[in-house]
Amino acid sequence: MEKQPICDCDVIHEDVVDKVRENMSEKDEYIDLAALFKIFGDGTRVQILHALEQSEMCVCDIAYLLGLTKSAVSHQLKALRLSNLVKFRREGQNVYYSLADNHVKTILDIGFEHLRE
Amino acid sequence: MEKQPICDCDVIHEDVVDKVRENMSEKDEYIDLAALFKIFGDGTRVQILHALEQSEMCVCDIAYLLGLTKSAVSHQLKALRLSNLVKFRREGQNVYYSLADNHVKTILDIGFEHLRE
DNA sequence: GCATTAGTTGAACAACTGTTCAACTAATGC
DNA sequence: GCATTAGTTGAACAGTTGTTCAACTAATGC
Repeated sequence: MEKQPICDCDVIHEDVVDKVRENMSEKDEYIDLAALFKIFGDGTRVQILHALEQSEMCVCDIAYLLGLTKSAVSHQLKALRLSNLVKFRREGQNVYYSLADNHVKTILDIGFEHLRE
Repeated sequence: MEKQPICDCDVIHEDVVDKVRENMSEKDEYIDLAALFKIFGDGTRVQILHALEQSEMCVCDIAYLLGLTKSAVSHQLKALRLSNLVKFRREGQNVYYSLADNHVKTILDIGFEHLRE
């Protein structure tokens, strides 16, 4: 692993930093991780996810529940789909969305727990 | 709880929606939750958090480790502080940061796990 | 006191994000 | 076939966000 660019300070705990550096992952992994959490970083999307925790719903249901347009909901569902957080099935004219796995619930729960402290 | 504004569709599964609505929290709670995850939604911040998982470090250490300026790091640490994700102690000229609690590690771990699937 | 270094902070600017709007596709029923 | 409704999508625009820069505070050592 090559040296990082110079920061604007002189004294550092080089031994500590080197040790930490060994256990750091590639920068891209952190960017991917951040991209995942970015999805949870929007009020509309966490509402959708929390709603889907209780029942699968079609786009109209979600739009009605949250007081949004189908378009706005669909855009957000697309983001959730691309991050593999929701799955869907078409039934006639309706497309039913549900949570992809239980990571979603776990993450939301821990988040709520942190806020309650 | 008052009715939501009208969405742009006719047919909805009102029984399902009403049942889901009963178990939804206040909108503000979702906004707070989203604000928390927004903090995890940046590559620099998750790098800082993951680094602090291994050892407390001063601002310069982190800046050197990640190849950033003290200013950039300090701004991000402020965001992390305001969300109660990190704590700090001053020792002379240095300010040492560390994780506030183990929610941080748990959240990062589940995030990594989701990505690996 | 002064000089130096660690760290913070506000403003500014570029990059990104979420909703709206309009146009579109997909399925149903006539 | 056509009309209707569910859902998707791209462009546009306002609002937000992260880094940089410059100015600042805090602690140390002389």
